Amino acid sequence: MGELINVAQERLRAQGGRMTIQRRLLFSILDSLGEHPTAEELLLLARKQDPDLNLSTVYRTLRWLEAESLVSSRVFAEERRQERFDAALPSEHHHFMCTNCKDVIEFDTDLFGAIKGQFQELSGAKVETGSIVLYGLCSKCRQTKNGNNLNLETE
Amino acid sequence: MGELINVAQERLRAQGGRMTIQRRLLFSILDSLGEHPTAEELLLLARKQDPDLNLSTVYRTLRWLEAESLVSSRVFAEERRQERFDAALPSEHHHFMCTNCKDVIEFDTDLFGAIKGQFQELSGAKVETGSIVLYGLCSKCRQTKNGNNLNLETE
DNA sequence: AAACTTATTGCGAATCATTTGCAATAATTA
DNA sequence: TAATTATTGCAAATGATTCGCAATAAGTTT
Ligand SMILES: [Mn+2]
Ligand SMILES: [Mn+2]
Ligand SMILES: [Zn+2]
Ligand SMILES: [Zn+2]
Repeated sequence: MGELINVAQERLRAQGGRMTIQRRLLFSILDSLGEHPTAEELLLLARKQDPDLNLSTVYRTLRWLEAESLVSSRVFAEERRQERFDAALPSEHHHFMCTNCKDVIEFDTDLFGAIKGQFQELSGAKVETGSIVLYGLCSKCRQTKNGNNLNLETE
Repeated sequence: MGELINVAQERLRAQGGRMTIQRRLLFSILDSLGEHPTAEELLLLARKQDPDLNLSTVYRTLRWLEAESLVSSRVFAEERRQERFDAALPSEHHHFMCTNCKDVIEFDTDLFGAIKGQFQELSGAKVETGSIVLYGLCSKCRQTKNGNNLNLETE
């Protein structure tokens, strides 16, 4: 934490950009938030401190961060097919999404390198990036034996 | 090949559905096509044989197949954030997309089970599905030493 | 084979997520 | 403090997918 804000500020300066109130706010939220918000969720969070913040600004800021490789985004298999943004500085990690409560859990694995290697061998391709996404029932939702919550997963 | 059409037809019948010209056409294209088309790409292919086919019908058919677990869909990291559909009967496999030519290559790995296992242990979650997506330069594009094609990947 | 029932289609309009143009505003620099 | 121009908020545009509905056609019954 505290990382993103500083790195971003440097880069901003380096390219003649300006550190606006909106950006500072968004940077700091992203930096401390351990989640994977959509643009709209981020907007809602940010509006608690800056009620006039606009969705366009959120998108513009996210896209800039993305171009700087300071956030990444992906589309999970949800009802609404919207991007979710990940503020983690490029530490490679993967994701699990609970199909019931939609919670996202991050995880790491040493086997990912092996998989990339395997595929490169076999195909002759050069793998640059990649990620794993798992779906299922998180431990919390497993205990709540598919009863009370909507969206029950039988089996 | 030939699989999807029959399975789909059975299911259709079983639920009082009708085997229309449009569906038969789409089923057969999906079945023989070894690719991962978007709804629109599929429409274009199908229109060669049925010029009046409508995009809505394509989507409706794809969604039905999806509900029947006869196709799956995912959003790759492309310019246009659109779903790509995979007709493969639920044989688990993973994907590589070339960032240069956008080609999708399928692959399988024995290590995926281990990863799921690892995560389940650690988190207490029950993993149901999941997939790996890799990005990089396919062997073809590697050879074309990032020169002629647009979208060059330096490094 | 014609009549009947109703699932499915094509079409246009709607919706959802994201982007863009532009005039007003604010961050930096001089 | 004034001057410069990057950035913002807003409204309209775009791209992908969905929806409502009247017309059509698949499967069924006569
Ligand atoms: Mn993450
Ligand atoms: Mn596939
Ligand atoms: Zn859960
Ligand atoms: Zn390629």
